[in-house]
Parts: sequence; C-alpha cells; structure tokens
Amino acid sequence: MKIRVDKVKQRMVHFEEVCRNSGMKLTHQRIEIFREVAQTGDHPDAEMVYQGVRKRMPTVSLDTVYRTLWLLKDLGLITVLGSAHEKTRFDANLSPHHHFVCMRCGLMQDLFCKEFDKIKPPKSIKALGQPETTNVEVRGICLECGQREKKSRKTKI
Amino acid sequence: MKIRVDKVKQRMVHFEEVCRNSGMKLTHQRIEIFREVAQTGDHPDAEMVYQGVRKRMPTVSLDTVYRTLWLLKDLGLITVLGSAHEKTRFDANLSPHHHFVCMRCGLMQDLFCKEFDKIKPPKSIKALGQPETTNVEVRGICLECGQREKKSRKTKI
DNA sequence: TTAGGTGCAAATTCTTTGCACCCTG
DNA sequence: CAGGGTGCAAAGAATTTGCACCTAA
Repeated sequence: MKIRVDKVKQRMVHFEEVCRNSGMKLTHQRIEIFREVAQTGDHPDAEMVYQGVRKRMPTVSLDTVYRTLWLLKDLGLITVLGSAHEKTRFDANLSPHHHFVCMRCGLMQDLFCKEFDKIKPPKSIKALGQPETTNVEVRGICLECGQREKKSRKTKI
Repeated sequence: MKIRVDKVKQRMVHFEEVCRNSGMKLTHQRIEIFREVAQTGDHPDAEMVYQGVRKRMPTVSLDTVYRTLWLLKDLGLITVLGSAHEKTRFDANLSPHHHFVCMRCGLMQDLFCKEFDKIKPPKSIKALGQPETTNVEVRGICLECGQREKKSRKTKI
C-alpha cells in the first residue's frame, strides 16, 4: 500500500521541522530512510526499509537504517510495532485479559477490565479476515520507571 | 507474582488432560516446564522459564524449553506475547489506529474504528502506571491464510 | 572546522536445528 | 520395544557495536 504523494510530502515537512528543532543533522540517509517509511503503508521491517532505500541510494548500510529508525522513534516521528529488544513472553492465563505495557522498560502487566472484555470488532473487520480475539493494549510508563524519572530529574538540577 | 496453589493445580490437571487427548507424551520435562509457566504470573520469557525449571531439574536444556513452549502454544495451553518469529516493524502513521494481526502469518493490518478510538483506560490503571495510548488489537486469521486453509482442506480429502 | 553520522565487519542475543541417545506409552 | 522426546553443540536470524573515515552545519 503506497501512501498518497501529498500525504508523504506533508510527513516530510514535519520530519524536517522536527529534525531541525532537535538539533540533529539532516543527512541524505536520514531523509531517504524517513521517506521510505513515510511512503510505505504496510509496516515495513528494517530489511524492507533497507531494500527500498537502497534502490535510490545503493551505498546505505543496514545498520544506518536501524540507527535511524530508532532515532526517528525517539523523536516521535514513527511508531514501532512488535518491540525490538523485548523477548517473547509466555502466559498460562487463558481467561480474557488486557495489558499495560511500559514504553520505557517493556514490563507487561495484566489488566482486568470488564468494559474491555465487552469490546467487539466492527463489521468492517470482515474485509481483513476472520477475527478471534480482541484485546486492548494500554501503553504508558510504569510506576517504577515513573519514579526513576522523578529522581533523575531531581539529581540533574 | 506467584499464582495461587489451587489455581496452579487446576491448570496442571487441564494440561495433563489436553496432553493425553492430543497423544503427545507426558514427559517429566514438559510437566515441569508447564508448571513453571502456570505458577508464574508475570509473563516469563524462555530464559526465565529455563532458569526456574533448572532449579528442580538441573539437566533440562534451553532448547527443550523452547520446543515445549511452542508445543504448549500450539495446543492452546499457553498464549504467547510479543511474537517470536515476527520482526520489528515501523509505521509513520501517527494518527490513532488499531490493528488486525493474523495469528498464522503475522501480517499486521491497520484498522480504523471510531468506536475503538473512544476507549479510555479504567481508573484502576493508576495502580500500574501512567497511561499514554490505548489501542485495540484484534487477532484472527487473515483472508489469505483463510483461503489457503480452505484449499488445503480440499486437497487433503 | 568539527562533532556528529556513516559504512564496514565483527559481535551479541535470541531462537532453531541435526543428530545420537533416552524414556514414555 | 518403537517412536517420539531430549541434550548437546553448532547454525541462523535479527539487531547492535567499535572504529576510522566522512560530511552537514
């Protein structure tokens, strides 16, 4: 799925603005890597981004793609699906439940919520496939990471 | 977080029943690996399961732990969080949206749904951390995998 | 000019596999 | 007793890192 040209341009403008504000250098590589993600609608992985950028810039290296993607994520310019450093985890709790995931440390806690249990996919889901389970993922900062942040703010001043 | 002893026992009974029905062998290793997941409430990863089982059975190997965990997953005895074989994916779409994930091939498609956008975490979330985003993940079988299944069913008969 | 960015290759980390021996059913 | 299951060690795949050279600001 290709993103419409005007939408891509809009994203590029936003990207350049954020880059300049953050003080990071606007290199040719970074521009092309962001463009690749911005114009591809179907959640590319690092390798796909690399291959796409390579067509226009044959000398990029895969590690620059990785470094840039994480940087873009830190700047809030892209989102990351399926967590990099996080390992696969296993759960014997088969009853319906939801999760609270810490965006900083990756801690995943169970969240029981009757409201969430009632959520059903819309009819339009049929266009994508046959649904089986529906669950909610709340992302944020866990108590521990929140505490750590407060402390470091104090000591830094 | 330790799961209550009676709950663990209940899970063990279910496990042994499913094992027998599926025809797989009920080995000492499998029992201890399932027990470890069943009694640990905080989504252990393979390494943590391995270390836990090792205390009781010092000769188990990490690869048996992996093999067994995937087996348990295939039997529906445990669920898997954060996808094993799936790579990290990136997305430049920052507007709120949800996902439909294929449980067979891992394909992740965007799902736009105004109803889902309105969902807010319950107040009880404060006990876990500071929420930032809430999104819904519908899991099921995508159209392509659904088709493939139908075909293979026909040819097998 | 110069500090941050890049490419290369090697290292790490998580997970899987081939094979000979072992144990459940 | 037979065939699946296990442990070992080695392979694979994804991602990260050290270092010397390069380039945007």
